Amino acid sequence: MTAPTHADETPAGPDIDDEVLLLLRRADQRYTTGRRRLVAALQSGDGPLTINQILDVDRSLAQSSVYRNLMVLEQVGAVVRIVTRDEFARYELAEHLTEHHHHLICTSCGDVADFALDDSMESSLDEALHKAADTRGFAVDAHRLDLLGTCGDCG
Amino acid sequence: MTAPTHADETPAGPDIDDEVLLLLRRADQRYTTGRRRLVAALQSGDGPLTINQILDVDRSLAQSSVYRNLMVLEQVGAVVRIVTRDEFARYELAEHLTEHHHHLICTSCGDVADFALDDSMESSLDEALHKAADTRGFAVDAHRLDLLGTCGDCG
DNA sequence: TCTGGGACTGATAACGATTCTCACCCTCGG
DNA sequence: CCGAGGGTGAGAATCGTTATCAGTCCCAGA
Repeated sequence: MTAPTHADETPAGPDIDDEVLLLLRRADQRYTTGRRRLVAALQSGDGPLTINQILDVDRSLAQSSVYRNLMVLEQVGAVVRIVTRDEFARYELAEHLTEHHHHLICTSCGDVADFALDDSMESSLDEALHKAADTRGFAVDAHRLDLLGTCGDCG
Repeated sequence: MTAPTHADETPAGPDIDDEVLLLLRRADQRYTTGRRRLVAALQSGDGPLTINQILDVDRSLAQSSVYRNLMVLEQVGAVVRIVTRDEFARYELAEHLTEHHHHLICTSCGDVADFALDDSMESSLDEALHKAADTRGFAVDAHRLDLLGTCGDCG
């Protein structure tokens, strides 16, 4: 269990829990124990998790429910689905619940970790992206930046 | 981008064809007509293509051969596999056969188009990425930058 | 508190993109 | 011209993901 920044005791962090609850309510959905467990599991890594990793973190979760609830949480905007190069989809809490960040994808073991650019770089990048997209008549919602390489464990 | 200069009779543009041939030879693989057709098909769009799009471009290709040959071409380094948000994998010619670029991914229709950042932005980004990765003990091979939003057709 | 209905769950079946299998073809060296 | 691999194509098999469905739980109203 590695809550990124704050060291706290509650399963999913009270702030995030509240946020998720709100998002679910807004869509007439309930925040059940299974969903709370799922959100807590997603927080336990320092990067996006695969279904199997989630099931591994919390054995009390049923596979079909995990798939279904991840779908719900994604529609609600609490969770983001990520596809890397390998065959498994990965999920993580949405950015507005955490912080803007990017991914370090290890092409050897397939693991994904988070990292962030410093603010000035991030904003000038953002500006450049919007400019580039505009000339193509493309309306940007978000950007996604991944680094491919080998992680410390594999290197 | 498509064959930049001369319009020729050969399916895939002589320069790229030669490059691919070399890559295949290096791995003791042949550059058969089916593979040439495949490479030509990949050049026909201005972005990565799905298997179905490829089959659509050239009806003479067999699905299983397309899958197999894309795998071969990927191992050889002539083709890159890309996974977006939707359920289909997409393939495009490797960067050293074309130019460094990024992707505009339409979250509405799922289509993918290419775009490039200007050089100064690209290199300062690259530098920032390496710096960020170094502090995590991560060795960067490449980066991948996608813009998510709606394309002109869907907007 | 009781009750009804709708949301949620979990086991299982179905789905579908991708991969594997295998018999046949084609190409290249001798 | 022949033989040995690599390539091909049609279909079967794989496996992550989705859909189904009966049973359970939770909330609102009586």
